[in-house]
Amino acid sequence: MEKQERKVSMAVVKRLPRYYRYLSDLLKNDITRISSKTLSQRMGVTASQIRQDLNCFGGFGQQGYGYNVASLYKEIGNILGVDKAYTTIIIGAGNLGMALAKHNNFEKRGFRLIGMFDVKQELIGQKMRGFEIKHMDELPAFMKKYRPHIGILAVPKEGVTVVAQKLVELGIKGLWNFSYVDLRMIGEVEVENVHLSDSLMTLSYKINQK
Amino acid sequence: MEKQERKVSMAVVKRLPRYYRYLSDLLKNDITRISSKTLSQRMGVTASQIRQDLNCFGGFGQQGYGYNVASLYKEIGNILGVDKAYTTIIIGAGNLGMALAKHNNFEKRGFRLIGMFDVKQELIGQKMRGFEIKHMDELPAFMKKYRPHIGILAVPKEGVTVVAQKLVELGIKGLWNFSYVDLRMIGEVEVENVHLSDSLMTLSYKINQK
DNA sequence: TAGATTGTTAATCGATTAACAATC
DNA sequence: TAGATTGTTAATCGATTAACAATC
Repeated sequence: MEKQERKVSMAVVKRLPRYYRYLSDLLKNDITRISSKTLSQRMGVTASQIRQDLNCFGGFGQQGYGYNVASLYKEIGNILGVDKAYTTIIIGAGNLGMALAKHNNFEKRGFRLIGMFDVKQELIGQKMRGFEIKHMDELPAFMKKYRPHIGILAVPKEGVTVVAQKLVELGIKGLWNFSYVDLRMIGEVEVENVHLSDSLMTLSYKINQK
Repeated sequence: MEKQERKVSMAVVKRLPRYYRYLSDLLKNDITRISSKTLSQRMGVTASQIRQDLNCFGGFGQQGYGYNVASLYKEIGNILGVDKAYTTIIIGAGNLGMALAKHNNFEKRGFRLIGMFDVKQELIGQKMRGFEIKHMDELPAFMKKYRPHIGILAVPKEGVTVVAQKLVELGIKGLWNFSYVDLRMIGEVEVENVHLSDSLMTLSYKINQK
């Protein structure tokens, strides 16, 4: 896990979750070792790329043998911070917010939802995964008490900048933004924008060009 | 709109929806013309990149003037296929499927949801945007009658390959896949995979590396 | 030991940025 | 016309792939 003198490029980082997923599948199928070549065939990438990518973080393999699936899985998990058990809160209990809350894939990947906030009175108090949806007014006290790491933004785009700013002031570490605006925060917070419409339009482009 | 002898790279294509969005904002603010330089500052990219990107599709600008916002917006929309009014169906009426169905941003971008399918009896017949959720058994007849362009896959990953295969056989043009599996279809269909967990883990990485 | 496969350096390819002549 | 800004070519930068010595 040691290494990484120079900054790892985002192109590499964005491939890590995919490796993690494939290793998880291998593990489920009781495969204990894998070579970069075999994995490359499964994933549809080059073996060279896999070795290059992994070597950004350390020499996880063994010459003549390949990689031990279980330990590589664990290493990548550590790099991604899965072991950190990051806690999340969702801002916005609309359709998307609710769907994200009920989705349990994230819990499986080590992220724990501990709070959900909205401003609509009819939503406040509603039960969700063992806690109640709270009003935004309670956010500061909640943040102080539980110090969640990640804020999931599922609010209309009009409100997102203000909410994001508030969360940053209250010490959030990362923002996962689903609002249709490019959040570009300054300072200590990390941001990942998810623009579903962009993805749909990319698909549309591909269909349209045929 | 003419041009494009050689294949446009995916890096460029994936930036088009973002241009489209910024142009939409400019339009709303009654800005009629914009130079690549001004736009580049707004978007946080280089002016050079904007000009290069747009010139993959044609010369939309005018020397000494810049770009006309309304017409560039329209051109990019055409390239993306917004004018085609592609129709969609959602497979899987779980939390995510429901949230996507109720989300109206996609309609705004020119995509019209015309059907929703599941296998769970308790969901069948439920009203959604003016139509009823149907059983998967009715899919072939529906496809034959309405010829939807895009299938939105919001089913558990175990079932997704079979469903995708069926949709392809029935003539779907594109698949927007939310299941946590890399769909790689052969043949005529275009696929766009959305892996929310991957995105969350990328955010986690960034937080973890600080 | 011989065979396999890594880690890593070097070569290639593609994408981004810079520069500038063309032109509105 | 002079100034602005494009479209496009050339230069740079970064990412991917190939090659191979190191080594299990």
